[in-house]
Amino acid sequence: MLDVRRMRVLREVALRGSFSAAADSLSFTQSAISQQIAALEREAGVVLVERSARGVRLTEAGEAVVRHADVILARLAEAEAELEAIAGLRGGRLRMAAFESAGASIMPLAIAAFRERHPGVELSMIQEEDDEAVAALRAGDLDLALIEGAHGRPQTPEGIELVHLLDDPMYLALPQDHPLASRSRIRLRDLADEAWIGGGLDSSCACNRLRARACEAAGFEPRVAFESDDWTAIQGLVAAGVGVSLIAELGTTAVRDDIVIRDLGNQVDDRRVYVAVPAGGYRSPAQTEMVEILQEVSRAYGARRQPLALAS
Amino acid sequence: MLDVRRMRVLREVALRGSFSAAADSLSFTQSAISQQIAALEREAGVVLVERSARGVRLTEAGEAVVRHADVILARLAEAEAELEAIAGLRGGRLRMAAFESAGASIMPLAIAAFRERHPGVELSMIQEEDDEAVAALRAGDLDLALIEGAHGRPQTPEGIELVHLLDDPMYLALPQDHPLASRSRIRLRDLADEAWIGGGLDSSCACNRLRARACEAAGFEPRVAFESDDWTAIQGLVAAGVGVSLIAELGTTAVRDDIVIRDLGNQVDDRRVYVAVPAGGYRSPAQTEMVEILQEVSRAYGARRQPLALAS
DNA sequence: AGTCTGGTATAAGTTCCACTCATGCTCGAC
DNA sequence: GTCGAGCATGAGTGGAACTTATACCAGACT
Repeated sequence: MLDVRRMRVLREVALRGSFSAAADSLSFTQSAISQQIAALEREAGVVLVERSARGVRLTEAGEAVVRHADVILARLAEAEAELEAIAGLRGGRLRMAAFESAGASIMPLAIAAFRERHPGVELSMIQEEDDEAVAALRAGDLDLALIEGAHGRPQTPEGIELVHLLDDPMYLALPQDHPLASRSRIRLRDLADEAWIGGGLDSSCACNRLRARACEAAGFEPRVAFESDDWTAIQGLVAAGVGVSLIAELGTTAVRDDIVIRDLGNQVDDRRVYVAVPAGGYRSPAQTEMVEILQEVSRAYGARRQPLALAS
Repeated sequence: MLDVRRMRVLREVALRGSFSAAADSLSFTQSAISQQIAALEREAGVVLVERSARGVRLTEAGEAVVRHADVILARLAEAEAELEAIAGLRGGRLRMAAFESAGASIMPLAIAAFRERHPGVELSMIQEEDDEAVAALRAGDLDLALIEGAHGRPQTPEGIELVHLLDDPMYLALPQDHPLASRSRIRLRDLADEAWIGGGLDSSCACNRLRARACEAAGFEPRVAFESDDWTAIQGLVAAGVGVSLIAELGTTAVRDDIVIRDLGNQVDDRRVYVAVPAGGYRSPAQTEMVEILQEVSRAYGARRQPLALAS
């Protein structure tokens, strides 16, 4: 097979018109050029250069090789440029996933910040709950995912690395005209007879485990009247009086007028939010940068958490 | 700059899924692969492969490199195929020139024979007289040319190599109703008072030098009444009674009905026909082959030279 | 938990390639 | 004829690349 380095030498010879001139231009000795061309001709099995006392001239075969060399070397330069773009965050892509409420809250902020700093990187995000996201990360179909977990135990999945972003407090959502809506402080056990809205225990959504744990601590088992994992649907169901629900703060980016949100204090554990990347030590520049930005955004998000906490 | 051999290794790694498998497939040791990839990553300045206990997976940068490697290696294979085609006379080109009468006689035969044997080679021919053809050969704009010379002296031009093809006898062309047309044997000196048609002495066409030499030997200086180097024009002028002319046998592929062609025996030297290629030892496969075929065709052409010689 | 297996990394040694240096050779120009 | 520009070639050296041997790591199986 033809050696590309030697093809480059031939190209320089063609350009300069002699071995000696090519040698000068490439900072080699004339001898090296002569040997390289001889070796290339051996590889090619054809004479590529017609030697004469006054420099050299390419044969038809030599011209063919140079023609291909031009294309190949250009492509090589392109490859290098692309690598440099990826390394310098001026190119490449980052495929992300987030669970619903994160996709509507901190992810848009992070994406905006990332795009501002590195407009060349192609960002994409899909909505995907924890289990699917983890599987996609493992399969290499995703580069980064936001996932949630119940308070306390990080329960890191196999082959995945988690970085904690923030603790997301769980609030109570009531219909506006609910008797407890006007109370200044609500005890969970007062809700023992209520119908609840949310996912089943087998749902991957951590909120359901948090609800179960909290109710158990309050001494009752909640009756789930309707199963849904979609915050906007849940708000609608609460407003319609189907039941009450726990709702994470990240899910309250838009709250309907006809429901009220109440803080339950430490009666319910926080949901924990993590960013997950494939384990294994290596992180792409884009991954590293996005984890960083997510941490920034999360800090800022936690810092301005006031209104609801006071409204409890 | 990225090393293409290493890119090929990376491609194999991507294809096989592990360093070990790639090593087997490329007949190297696993160690060599590991070192090559490490070196490639050093060149690239980016991690290209995510290592794990269960084989490896490419990073985004690695995938980019493989993408480029595919193109480059394909192009390399193309280059090799093209070289092989040129060497095997299944490709390439041959740019030729011939003087007028050769372009109408032996060249078409040679071209037909060449194309039959090597249909892949792109043949081209232009009409060009000796001096221009030699210059084009030297400049590399032509690969091969037919040129003519007066009898005897080969007068090889600088930087050109000549191969003799055939000796082309010169005949006399007379108007059909010329008094000498019916004579069985014509002596040149009987034509001392005729008007002659042909080129001047400064014309590159050898016929004119041959005419001058022959007439001088016959004891007179021919009066050139009209200058032309074009055989069909000359035939027309002879037919119209403007004068008489010498005409080479190669120029008699088509003879008008209203003129007669007569053999002058050894009163006029033969024109010599050569094939010329650039000197310097190297000849492309196509050049070598075409010289060979021209020799064949010329031999065959000389062998069937009978009709006019007998008609003298 | 221990071991086995399939994988990668790395140190050391060897072979081979590519380059330099020195020299010879060719051919065209003055 | 001599000179100069240019290519070829032999000898020697340094470095790259491959092999061998070994360490190491993680998952799978017992």
